[in-house]
Amino acid sequence: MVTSGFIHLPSSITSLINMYSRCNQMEEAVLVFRDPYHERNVFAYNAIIAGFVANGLAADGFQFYKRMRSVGVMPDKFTFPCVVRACCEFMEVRKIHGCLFKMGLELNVFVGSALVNTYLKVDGTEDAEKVFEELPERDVVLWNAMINGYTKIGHLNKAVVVFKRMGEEGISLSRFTTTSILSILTSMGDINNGRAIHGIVTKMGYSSCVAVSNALIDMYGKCKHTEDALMIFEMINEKDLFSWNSIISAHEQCDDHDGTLRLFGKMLGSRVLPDVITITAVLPACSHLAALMHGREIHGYMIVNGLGKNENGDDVLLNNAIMDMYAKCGCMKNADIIFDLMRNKDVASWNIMIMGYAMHGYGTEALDMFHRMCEAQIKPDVVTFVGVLSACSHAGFVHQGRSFLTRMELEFGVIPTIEHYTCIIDMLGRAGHLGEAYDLAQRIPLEDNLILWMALLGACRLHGNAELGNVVGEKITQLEPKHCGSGSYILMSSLYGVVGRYEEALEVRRTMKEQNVKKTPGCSWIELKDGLYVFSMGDRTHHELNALINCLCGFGYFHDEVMHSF
DNA sequence: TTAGGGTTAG
Repeated sequence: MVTSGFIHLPSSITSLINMYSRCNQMEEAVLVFRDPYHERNVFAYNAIIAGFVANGLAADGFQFYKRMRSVGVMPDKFTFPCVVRACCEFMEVRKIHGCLFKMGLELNVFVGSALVNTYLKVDGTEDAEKVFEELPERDVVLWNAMINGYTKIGHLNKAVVVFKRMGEEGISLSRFTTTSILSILTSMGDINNGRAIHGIVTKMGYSSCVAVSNALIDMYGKCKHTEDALMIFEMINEKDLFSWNSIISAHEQCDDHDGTLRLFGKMLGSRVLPDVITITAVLPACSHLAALMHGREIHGYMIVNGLGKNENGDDVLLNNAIMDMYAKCGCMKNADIIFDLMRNKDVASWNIMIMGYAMHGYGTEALDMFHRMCEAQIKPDVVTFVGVLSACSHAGFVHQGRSFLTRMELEFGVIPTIEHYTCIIDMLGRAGHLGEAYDLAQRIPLEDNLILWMALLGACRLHGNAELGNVVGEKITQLEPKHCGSGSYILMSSLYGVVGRYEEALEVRRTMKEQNVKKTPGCSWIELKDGLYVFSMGDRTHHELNALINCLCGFGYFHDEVMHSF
């Protein structure tokens, strides 16, 4: 570097190329490289190749390597690690590997790590293993390359074997090793070894590294230990996008939807901006809580920041998540607009629409969507038929429902699961075909399922059939004798009440008391400007409760049981 | 003067 008054300017062509590369200005870097007053020696070639590879333009980097060879500039041990990384086909790496042998560079550990990395990427596992075993000196980067390479191609067990061997050979772990192994243990759901790595990380002083903390948050989150995840998150000084996304996902994966939205709000107040991953993690929370206002805000954020598009056109996953949010919140109009605007749709996009219409009782629209899906040559899957059958159930399309149950296997090759049978039982039961529903429930060629029998018990209550209700209730007790939830007791007691058998209704309540079965209180919620309020039966905690009750009564907002409690 | 490795969704 030379000092020119008050700024420092790079003094050589390589320094200039490096500077432009680091600023992602490859066009400028090429201009410097082509400057006729400078010699294009091995240093200059190494710098330009490294620049392209580092900026994700491997093919361009490879072209410069070819030019280098054609003009007779000899590559050296600094050229090859980049060139090897730039290869994207097996035969290309093989060819370069051949050159390395000719030049006596095949045992260089830097080149070796790049070879291991690339061979594993291009389906050359055996070659990667051979390179690894034959290297006389194996440093921590090389071990990490092997572990990561195996992980990326899904060979998690092999990655763990390498990690164990690393310990046996006395290689000290780097922070890179710990993040990788944590990610592997997370995929395997191995919380015990994960905790052990957490201990090692703390001992080695890696806790201050944000990437290591993020990997720990992800592990604890995915293993449903949200409190541990939160503790690590709070300890990070400079939280980055990974930190926020990991902690938000951790809460959503544990169905803590309130927590998800609370953290998202905090994130908006930080200097880190949400991205597509944040949005896809937060939207299901809005769907579950029917928090339409938050969902709309997120949709707005997505539009303003152009997040709905990626290099392939529409970001299908994100658009599906937005559509699902609107559908679950009952806004089928908005879901439909997004659906129509999406140029790329997948089977999930169709399923979301069918499910949404079915959930809100629009049976005709759901089936119409199904027919459009078939016309568009999209193959329906297991989820599609849950939507279709649930549409038939909610709309009372008994004849069509029966027909779909047969057709789904014969015509579309989708074998009915317990969810499909539950829809059919529910449909027959609601429509009053209790005998047929019971016969079918007994004949189902799958393991007995509590929800299915509960659906039938619900139908018995609806139609006041205490005789069949008794039989079904007995079946439910057999299925879950000890852990019988409160739901079936409540249904049974309510059923006796409906048919005027009050003594038996009281008897069921007495049994519940004896067995200490508690009823989960009925609850409802309402979204106001300052947040989401959940009301349980008998709950009088909200500070503007009376005003709220007056306001909401007119809209029929509350669940019956909550209304009775006021 | 220059080189190789890590964490988040679905």
